[in-house]
Amino acid sequence: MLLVDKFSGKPVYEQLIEEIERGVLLGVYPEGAQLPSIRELSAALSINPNTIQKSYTELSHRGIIVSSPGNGCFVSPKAREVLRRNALNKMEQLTQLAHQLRLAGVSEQELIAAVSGSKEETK
Amino acid sequence: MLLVDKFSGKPVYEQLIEEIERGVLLGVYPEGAQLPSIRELSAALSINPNTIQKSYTELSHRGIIVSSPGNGCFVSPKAREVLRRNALNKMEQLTQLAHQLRLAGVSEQELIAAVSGSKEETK
DNA sequence: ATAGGTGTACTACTTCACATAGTACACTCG
DNA sequence: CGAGTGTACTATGTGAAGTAGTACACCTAT
Repeated sequence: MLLVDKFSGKPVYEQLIEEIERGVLLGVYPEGAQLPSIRELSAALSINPNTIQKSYTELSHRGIIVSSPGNGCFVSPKAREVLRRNALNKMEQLTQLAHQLRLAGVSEQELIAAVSGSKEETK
Repeated sequence: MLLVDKFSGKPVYEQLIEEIERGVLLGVYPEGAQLPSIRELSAALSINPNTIQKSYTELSHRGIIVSSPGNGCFVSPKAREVLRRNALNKMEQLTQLAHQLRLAGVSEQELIAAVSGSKEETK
């Protein structure tokens, strides 16, 4: 399920964070569900355990997951709520990007079309 | 006019590229206009000449500017056209970001609103 | 109690991008 | 010629990212 591209230029630990957050939103990882262990993921993805740990630590700080030493890592009960709140910050990015595009001559209709045509989901 | 923030985390040479591209789109640097020399910018912004050169080289590769050894750097006649073409690539980013936000529970109306409210220009 | 699996912490090392520093060369124009 | 321009090159310092290895503490079965 979880996939990372070592050569995408994007840090692996960030990719992992986004993948898991997306999985939570999509329901692949329901709230309360147990995530794959650090060593398990490390072996499956051929990635150093420390890199996985870095992702999990960050997710824990964000309140997306809860780690229980000796047990495992689980999706936080508030995960979806936290993610929804974070979405508001990304709205600024969206607006800023729209600014740039309008400056480059993209019409408002084209922008709206690009934002509206959200049909593909799990690609 | 041109400003960079050394502590923004974003590479200085990238900031410079974006600033100049924005200046071209805004008409601050019309096509054919001469850009500040590398040494001049270096002194004005307190940035190493090599960093400026890196930005100019990249802009040259993109077809935004044309450099004439001994004369200076000038905005390419095709600059705006190139920038408009590049904008199409950013449309994908916009769509992808919209996907994420919709996944997080943002309504289509909110997305459209964020994209439409493009009033501030030169902030 | 033991064993195996779990998360956590720490140090050390390599690699690479970014930025700086300094120098040198070739070109153009007045 | 001389001043200003773009270009090229090497060297250095800094920090992030990732790898590697080890050690510890915890939980839960058996």
